[in-house]
Amino acid sequence: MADTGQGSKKKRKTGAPERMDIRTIARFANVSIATVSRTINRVPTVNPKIAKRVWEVIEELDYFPNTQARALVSGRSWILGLIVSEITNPFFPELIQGFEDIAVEHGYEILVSSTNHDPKRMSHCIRRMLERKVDGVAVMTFGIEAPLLEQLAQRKVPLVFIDVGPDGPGINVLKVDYRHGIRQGVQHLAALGHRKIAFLRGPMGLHSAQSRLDAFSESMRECGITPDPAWILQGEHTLEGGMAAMQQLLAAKNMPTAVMCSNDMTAIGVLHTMYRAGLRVPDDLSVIGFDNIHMAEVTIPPLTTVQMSRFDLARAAVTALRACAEATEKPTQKREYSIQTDLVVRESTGFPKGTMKELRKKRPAKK
Amino acid sequence: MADTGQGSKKKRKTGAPERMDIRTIARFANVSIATVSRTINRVPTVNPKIAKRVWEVIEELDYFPNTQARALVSGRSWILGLIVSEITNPFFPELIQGFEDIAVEHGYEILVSSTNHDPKRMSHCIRRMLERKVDGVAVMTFGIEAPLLEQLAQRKVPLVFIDVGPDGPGINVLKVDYRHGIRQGVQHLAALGHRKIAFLRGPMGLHSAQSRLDAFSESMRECGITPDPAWILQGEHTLEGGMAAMQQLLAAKNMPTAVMCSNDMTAIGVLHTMYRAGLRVPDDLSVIGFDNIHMAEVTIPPLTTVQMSRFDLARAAVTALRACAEATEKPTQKREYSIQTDLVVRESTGFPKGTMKELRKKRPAKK
DNA sequence: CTGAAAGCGCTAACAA
DNA sequence: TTGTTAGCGCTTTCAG
Repeated sequence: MADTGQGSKKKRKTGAPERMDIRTIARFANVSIATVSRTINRVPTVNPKIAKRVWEVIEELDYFPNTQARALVSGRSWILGLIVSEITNPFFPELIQGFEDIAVEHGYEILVSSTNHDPKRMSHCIRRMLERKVDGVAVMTFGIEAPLLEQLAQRKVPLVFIDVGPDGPGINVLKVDYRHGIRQGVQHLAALGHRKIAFLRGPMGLHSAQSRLDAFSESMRECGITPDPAWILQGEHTLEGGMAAMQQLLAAKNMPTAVMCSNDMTAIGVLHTMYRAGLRVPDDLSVIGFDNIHMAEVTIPPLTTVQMSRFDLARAAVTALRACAEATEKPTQKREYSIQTDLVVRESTGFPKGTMKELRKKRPAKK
Repeated sequence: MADTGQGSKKKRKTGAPERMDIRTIARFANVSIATVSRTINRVPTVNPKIAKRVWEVIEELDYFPNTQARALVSGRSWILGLIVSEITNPFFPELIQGFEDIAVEHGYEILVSSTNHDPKRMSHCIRRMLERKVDGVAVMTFGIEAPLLEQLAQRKVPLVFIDVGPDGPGINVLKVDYRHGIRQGVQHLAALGHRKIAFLRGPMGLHSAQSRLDAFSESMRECGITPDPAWILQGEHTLEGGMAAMQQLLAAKNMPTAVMCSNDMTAIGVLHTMYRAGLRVPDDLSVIGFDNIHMAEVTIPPLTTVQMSRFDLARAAVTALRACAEATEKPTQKREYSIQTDLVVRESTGFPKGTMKELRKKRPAKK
């Protein structure tokens, strides 16, 4: 009777814990729902004494606001989307972890999707994110098709890409300096005496794969070596791709003395194929990877690879997205985010076979 | 004027694409919003002709319903939570992938969180899921602390656990038959002539880790071998844990001839430590893993391991959650979900050193 | 079979 | 500084 008239739709047992909403808090704290809302949102004009009382009730009743309602009215979901190529490539979980940590730290939830390089899936992904009204999307696929991209851009969701992306308001691009790490890799190889260096590239059409290859070719020329097109093969960024490419190399008459891979998975595939062939790394072939996934420390032998910080990548992505999402009108001047790469030398690289054999480094038996 | 009276809050330029909501669709299709809603939700009583018209308008305008609003009123978010221990252990991404695929297939979005075995994180995770009003949570951590669990259970969210969990309505447990695969592993080892078999267990307190160890001990006894407590070490389910444990084993006077690991990461750590020590697998030590992650195919040597299907796990989890979430009142009789495990023999296992040397299998040089 | 209208829980004007 | 109130976009009785 004294009820405000809201439908007592369900049972209403005595003492039964009633619907936990902002109204309940308001009633218990003897204030209006507006005040509760303001308290929760830390609007500074709330009387501290009252705020304290409200917080106490909130604690007491273990209340938390309904995200859906909040999102509905405010237009912000506090969800950030993250699209990756393949969650099963260890590079990405490490990235996702960082992204989650940083996003959560700032009050966001994340929606992760793996496209497996399938445009259909990618499209579906984007659609799902749009439906969930994400406040921004990080497209960490190292490449994306133009049409899909438009699908996103047109809805004017803040976006962040790696390497390349269209220009526009709310669109950010994280520039990765592949050159630095890859050049170090090539120079490292050259310094050891390698001239016959193959490159196992990533998928065609992937922008980052192309960038890595370009960085390789250029670095080679810097070192006075002309890259041989016959030694540029498809590694597909997968274990299987690496194995297949290495088999091709093995089958050819002219073998390189070193191979650089577009990512660590490919390199691990190479290592395995060498093992299968009864050949030794680095004695018979030097191998360099790219990414420096955790596993690279324990491959046999441990992998020399180019490190790209997933944490930096994650942080830059979240930062960029937040900057857009939380921008107060002003189209903040676009910040440049740049990610460094660096060579990590382990034990999969050595002198080319037959040369300077006398100098060949003895590997210590124990760590 | 003829307007329904809704605030024309913002600009209203002629021809400017107006707010895309259910009302717009209703207007274009000349029906009420209720009819549009029914059409979208495929309520069978809608006149097919009208439905068709509505769908056309929807297509035309590329409309999709606002998930937040829908969730707010219906009380269902169509989001499933997935809590895993460590996303950086390759077992989990493979699981997540399956979970995502199956969930999306049924119209759900997923919220993944990685706890890193940290109870604080786990608690925070659960809180976040509750706040987002998930329709169910799959706790795939292979172990969980009781208090946290209550936090979830009390909110009566449908839950699914692995191995063990509290009893209650809406709480499901996926039973994994560790015994089968592990017994096969022990028998395989025993058949090769091993009697000195170590076990590298997972984290203390992790229920599944205990189950795996129990299965091991029991299988050993079945084979007439008494497991030696000195050979049961902590592998922690990590690369580093595996390496450390193996080093301990190496330092001890009495070496086992084989070691079973509680997961593949541990086994890979073992492989690496053996390599570091200049010892060979399986010649000097046989190694068996658990999980059969993709990478296990390309370790050096390829890992003999116990396979547990992440896909089955994922499917069972989603199925169980859906059954609860979509249950129409009736507390559906609890279904039993059971997951099989099986040994996959590769090349990390062989005859124990010194015995039956003459029989030692020649490994083919090529695949 | 269809439409009108009452909210879902919350935020944000606008008043007081 | 606080309260009142009008929606956010949708589902769902309840009439027609």
